[in-house]
Amino acid sequence: MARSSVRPSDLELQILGILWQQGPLTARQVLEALPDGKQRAYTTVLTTMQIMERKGLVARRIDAVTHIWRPAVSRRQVMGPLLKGLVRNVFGGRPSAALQQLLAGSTVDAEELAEIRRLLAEHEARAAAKDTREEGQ
Amino acid sequence: MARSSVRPSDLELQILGILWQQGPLTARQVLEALPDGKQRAYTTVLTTMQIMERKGLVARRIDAVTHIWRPAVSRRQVMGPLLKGLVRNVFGGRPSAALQQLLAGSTVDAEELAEIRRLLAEHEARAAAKDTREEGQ
DNA sequence: GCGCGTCTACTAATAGTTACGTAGGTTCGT
DNA sequence: ACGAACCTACGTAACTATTAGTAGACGCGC
Repeated sequence: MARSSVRPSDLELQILGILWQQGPLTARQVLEALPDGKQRAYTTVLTTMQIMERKGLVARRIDAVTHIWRPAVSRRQVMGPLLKGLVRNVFGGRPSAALQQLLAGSTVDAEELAEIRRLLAEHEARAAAKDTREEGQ
Repeated sequence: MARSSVRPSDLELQILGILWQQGPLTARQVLEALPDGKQRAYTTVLTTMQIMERKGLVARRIDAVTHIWRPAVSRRQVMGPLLKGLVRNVFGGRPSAALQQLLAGSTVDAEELAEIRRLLAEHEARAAAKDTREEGQ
């Protein structure tokens, strides 16, 4: 069972990010995939993942000697509330302000832009459908 | 001078968020404006802000007895790298994936949607202008 | 001038995060 | 069977974040 309120720390978030993107991995593979380029001992990562297991953030399958780790919470489950909190606390409840920051800081190629437009249209369609339903009642 | 790399904690981010949105405030006003609804002692907030001052996150002007606090770093300065890091570590470098989460979690009214479209168009225009400049060389 | 309410400064306790060393087990080549 | 090279479990340590209590200063009303 997944926890209701989940607040991973920075390193924990990096580890979850790797597992979300690359699927089940060993602790060593996670260590090597850590994106911030910081030098760390193998045991640092292992210990952190053991703590994350206690918190219900990850789970493992034992494969002979080596253990294979996978996320135990979904990205939506974690990042949804996290981003929602940021929008509320830091951006005054205005997602557009967050998006502005997002666009300014990350590189957005044409493909990404197209995807963003698609998501926006989809979101608009859903909102319109909801309005219609409510009006109908 | 503002710090180069800034990593505020959760409560610190809430405090900065209030100061960014509402301008210079007293510690008590900040306490009352904290958005998460959690019960806290006045001194908790004051102590935290004193620590933030040491870190260069906020500054204060002394007005007789009461001190008036203001942010010492800009929202862009803090949230830019923070969101960039999230996009890179958690969303596989795809801002669209972050936006999807953003749209799903927060309420986006018509006005917000319009603003988002405007930002997107603006971003597109800037990218196009940049392309043109580079082609011209 | 005295007390009440408010303010700041300082101290401390607690819990969480990050870090890594050491011990002990397993596998594999020789 | 022995050692090298891997693995995990566990203990510990430093550091940070969060919390709040206590003490002392200030100003206002009476």
